[in-house]
Amino acid sequence: MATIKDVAKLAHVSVATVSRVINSKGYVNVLTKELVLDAINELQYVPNELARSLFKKQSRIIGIIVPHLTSYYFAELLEIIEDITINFNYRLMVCNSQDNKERETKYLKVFQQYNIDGIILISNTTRIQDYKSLNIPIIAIDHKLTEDIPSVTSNNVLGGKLAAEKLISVGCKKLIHFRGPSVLMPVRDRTIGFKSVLDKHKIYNFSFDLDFKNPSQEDIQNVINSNLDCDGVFCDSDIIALNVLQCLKKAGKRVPEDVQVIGFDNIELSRIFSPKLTTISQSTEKIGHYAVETLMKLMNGEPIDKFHQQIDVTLIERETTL
Amino acid sequence: MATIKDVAKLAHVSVATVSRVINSKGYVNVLTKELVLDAINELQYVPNELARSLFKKQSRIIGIIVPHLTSYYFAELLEIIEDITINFNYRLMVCNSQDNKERETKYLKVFQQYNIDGIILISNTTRIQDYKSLNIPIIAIDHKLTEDIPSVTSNNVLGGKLAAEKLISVGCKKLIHFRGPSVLMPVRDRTIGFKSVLDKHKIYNFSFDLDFKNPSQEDIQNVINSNLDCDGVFCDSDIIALNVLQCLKKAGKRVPEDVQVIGFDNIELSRIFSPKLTTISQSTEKIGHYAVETLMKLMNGEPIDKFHQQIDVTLIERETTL
DNA sequence: TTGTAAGCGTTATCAC
DNA sequence: GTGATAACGCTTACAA
Repeated sequence: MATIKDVAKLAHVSVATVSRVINSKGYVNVLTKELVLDAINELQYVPNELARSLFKKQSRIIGIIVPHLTSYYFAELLEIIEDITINFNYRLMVCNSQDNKERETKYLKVFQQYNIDGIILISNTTRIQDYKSLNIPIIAIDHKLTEDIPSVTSNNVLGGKLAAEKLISVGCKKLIHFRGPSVLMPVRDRTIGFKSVLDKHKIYNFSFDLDFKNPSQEDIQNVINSNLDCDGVFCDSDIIALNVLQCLKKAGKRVPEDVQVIGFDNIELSRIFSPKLTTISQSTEKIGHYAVETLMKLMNGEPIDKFHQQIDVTLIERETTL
Repeated sequence: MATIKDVAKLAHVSVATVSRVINSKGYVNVLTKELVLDAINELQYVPNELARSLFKKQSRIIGIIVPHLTSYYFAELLEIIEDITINFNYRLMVCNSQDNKERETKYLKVFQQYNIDGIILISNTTRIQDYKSLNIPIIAIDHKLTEDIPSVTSNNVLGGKLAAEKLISVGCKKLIHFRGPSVLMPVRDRTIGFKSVLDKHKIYNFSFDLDFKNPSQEDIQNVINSNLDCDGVFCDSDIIALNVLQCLKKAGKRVPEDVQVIGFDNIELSRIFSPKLTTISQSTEKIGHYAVETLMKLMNGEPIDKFHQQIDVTLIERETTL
């Protein structure tokens, strides 16, 4: 691997000059520049980012903590974020926390070791102090951790409201909300939105907690079987909704004639199955963009306009509602 | 951020001594060790991996190139690989190539800049020379690139055979193979295995190419509608199979009574839907383990036992076959 | 058993 | 415009 010294030698200039041309910084004669460029080309020289980082105390690496990789929503988010960061000429160090605090803490140390420039955090961590003491810019996704850690989330309250309004508009009278773990803020917000509309209309409804990763089909079946007069279901994820659809079928219910169903996320799969799923779409695209761009501002010491951004969600009407 | 100098000062020793204790290398008195450890603790010192890497010319970072993150199979693979690498005290720099050569090349340069120690490559790249000239250990997954780049793949020929044998054993007479893009080696191997068994038994069959990421449901429907006497289908992914199931339903076919279906991958979803999918299971677990462990050997200059490892697949019989 | 100092590949300051 | 050179934080001969 050629170093800056090799280039300098070949071009008959000093390393300082080479550094100037590779960084387009400071004065350098056009002719010498040519010389240097030629040498760089000949040696296939690539600057060592490690050395550069050591000096600059920043690594152009962004650390990202995700709860899971196999959940479509997170995978999509990661895909978008990776795309944007590489375009900003930053790279991603990925930590799959598996929803496990120890793993998070372990990676926090790693982030420190590598002089990570910024952190994108998808976690409902309680160890906020650990993060803050790192003194690295952070943007949280899906969770409003504290007042002073910027965050971006979908407007989950709106999501709940949209679902409730739709279900009311098509005449539902008894509703079930199959939600995620109610310890999670997005889940709580959706519940708030959903309930607020329904309570206003005095429509019976209740929420049932499920695991996002592995919703128990047995639990769902039980709830459905003991609420056979239910005519509308709101689910906190499309995966849950797909499970619900199966259980409804087993219970002899037709969708959307007997029971109407709304999911959340708008994953690819929701379009494959018939009946195609009506769902609340989160814009991973917008969330990802906002997260990265805000983090860039934070890293550059620029002010940010809003500490807690909400991204609107939309109702995608398909075949599981009338 | 405290540095090694700060620790040395506080412990009243030299940086060399501190270095020795943090690396457990060379002689150091138990008492001085205590002193140093205390200082480290007090200052919350974390060694700067960038500086260390610069000296050692290795970064404890592994680069991984994946075609997509939103495909369940790749997500699962990545999840496993991330878990193993962090246990080996290595971190992952993730490149989502989006099946795009330019992106791969871009990341190759990044890998170089960061003194990446090894590369896990999931790509059917043709630019093998670019990789080789990097002089970084590589392990390829799913693709046998050249004789001298180690690889690990599922035994795809076996997968095709198992599917064919099962379908024959339940009496199928006319088969369709909805496969992935036939430019991919795994796809070609599955076809070879599948056809070899069927041709021996003189059973009619043909293959139809689909995109893995977005299989056209329209194409599938057309193929099915013009082959209504088909009684068995082998799909190169569970996602394709799930699509096929939908099309079969639309065509008025019952599964498994009229048509039997076998998928590939054994993704979580294949268990959710009824009828539950019979499928060929790839062990992402074993593939991931083999890949990382082999890469470790390569990085340590150890010999590896086998250049092209095949991991057996198994038939998981569920409800879409008799 | 411990310390000194050179060196890893850069960047930036300061002379010239 | 250009070139020495110190510095970034660490490891490792080598000397003591």
